Amino acid sequence: MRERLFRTAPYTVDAVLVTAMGNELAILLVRNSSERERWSLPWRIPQTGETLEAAATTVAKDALGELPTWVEQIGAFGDGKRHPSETDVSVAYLGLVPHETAAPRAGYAWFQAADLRPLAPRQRAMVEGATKAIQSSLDQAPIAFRLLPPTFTLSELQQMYELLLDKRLHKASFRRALQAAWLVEPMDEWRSEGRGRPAQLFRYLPKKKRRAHRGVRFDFLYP
Amino acid sequence: MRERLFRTAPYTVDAVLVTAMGNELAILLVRNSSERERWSLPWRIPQTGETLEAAATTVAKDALGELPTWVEQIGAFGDGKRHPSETDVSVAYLGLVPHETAAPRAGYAWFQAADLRPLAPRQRAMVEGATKAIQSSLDQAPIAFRLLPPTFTLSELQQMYELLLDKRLHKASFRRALQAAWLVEPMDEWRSEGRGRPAQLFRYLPKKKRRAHRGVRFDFLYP
DNA sequence: CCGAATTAGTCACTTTCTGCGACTAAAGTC
DNA sequence: GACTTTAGTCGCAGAAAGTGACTAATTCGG
Repeated sequence: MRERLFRTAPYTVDAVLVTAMGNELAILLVRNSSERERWSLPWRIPQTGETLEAAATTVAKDALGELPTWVEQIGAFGDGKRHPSETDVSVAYLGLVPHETAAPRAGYAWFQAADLRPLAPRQRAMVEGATKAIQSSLDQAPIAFRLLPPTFTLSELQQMYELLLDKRLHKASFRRALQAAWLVEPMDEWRSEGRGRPAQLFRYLPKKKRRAHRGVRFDFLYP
Repeated sequence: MRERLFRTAPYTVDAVLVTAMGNELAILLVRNSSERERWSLPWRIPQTGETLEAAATTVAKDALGELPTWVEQIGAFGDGKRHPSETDVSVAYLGLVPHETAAPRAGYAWFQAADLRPLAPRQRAMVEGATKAIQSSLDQAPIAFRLLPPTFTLSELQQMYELLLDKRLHKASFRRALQAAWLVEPMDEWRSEGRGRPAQLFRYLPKKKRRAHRGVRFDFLYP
């Protein structure tokens, strides 16, 4: 391969940092330094030797001061769409952050998915990719737990699932499935949240591979 | 952002082309032009203006003379692992090809997944990513159909699923699930394959979004 | 102090889905 | 024509999921 010189930086790493705010998902944006009314996803050009994932966590740390509880690559985006940087391609990462620990630094702010600021086309595609990734790996990975504090009530957990699935769930069925999966462990603590009966606190209980050995489901989404 | 010059090409696009050969999946490799005993995944540095996916389909067309029936991005790979190119990052694409139409050009050959040639670390990671992608989107996307010719018998379809899932399926259950999903359409043709009763031919019947409205399943794989 | 309201947690019933064996059907083989 | 081989279906038993109604523990407003 002949060596050439390239004018643009090789690529950027962009982070779609997601938290649950109120009853919606929210995404972290950073205010553009030149045009003050423009916002964008936080991004960075990796240093030489820096891995992609390390670049993504650095972006997150610069924005929030904390590491996300879950980091996952969404993919590479390019295809001619505009980006704040001049690069052809950006690698997008999804980062999950529990809302309690997610105080944005100056210049950064959470925007609920419904009233997001206009983004450059490539970053818009990344946000869509991130929400799709959340939906599709929701029952493959402990997404919901990574958006909650380490201990939580089952009602909180159910609300989180309802938010992520955008669907109401039946309490008894939800708990039955939860029990069958051995996913949570009860603590010896209860929390009284104003009105009704106090709720027991639980924590996520990571488990050894218990592969669900089911038949085919054919839950196709695409044409 | 200050403009700089970069010594390496921005990135490569690599293709993991997969077909079903005999009772196993096979992956297409290309013989290295300098070291004749080395093989690698086919790859390419995109031209300016060429989209990532276009680069991937071009790689496939150069290798097989035909377009894959399914193309899907797996992700960006880098993280310091070695690659035939000198780039820091490669974007990997999965391409599915029915075995009937998949005659490799000179220099290319199919290798069953079991006896794959040794690959550069980054490409090895891509192959793993591809097999994971196949497994995980098997009931989200018509993967199996894209590895079969346009018309097929239900036994062939079942065998394809058994190959992909690496698990035996029960005939009646398989067909019941298939029927419930309205995924295939019977043709007015039968095919006699030597011995037993002739089998009816079917074709894939893409459907309008019939979202599976199920509850949560918690089929977690990870710890 | 008591009853209504509120939230947590469980139970039991019904419906649906799945695993599976056994059956019928249509070909080839000897 | 009996036997083998592959295709395709039926129907039951047990498991899983959907659902409403129930009990439990607390606050609030009198």
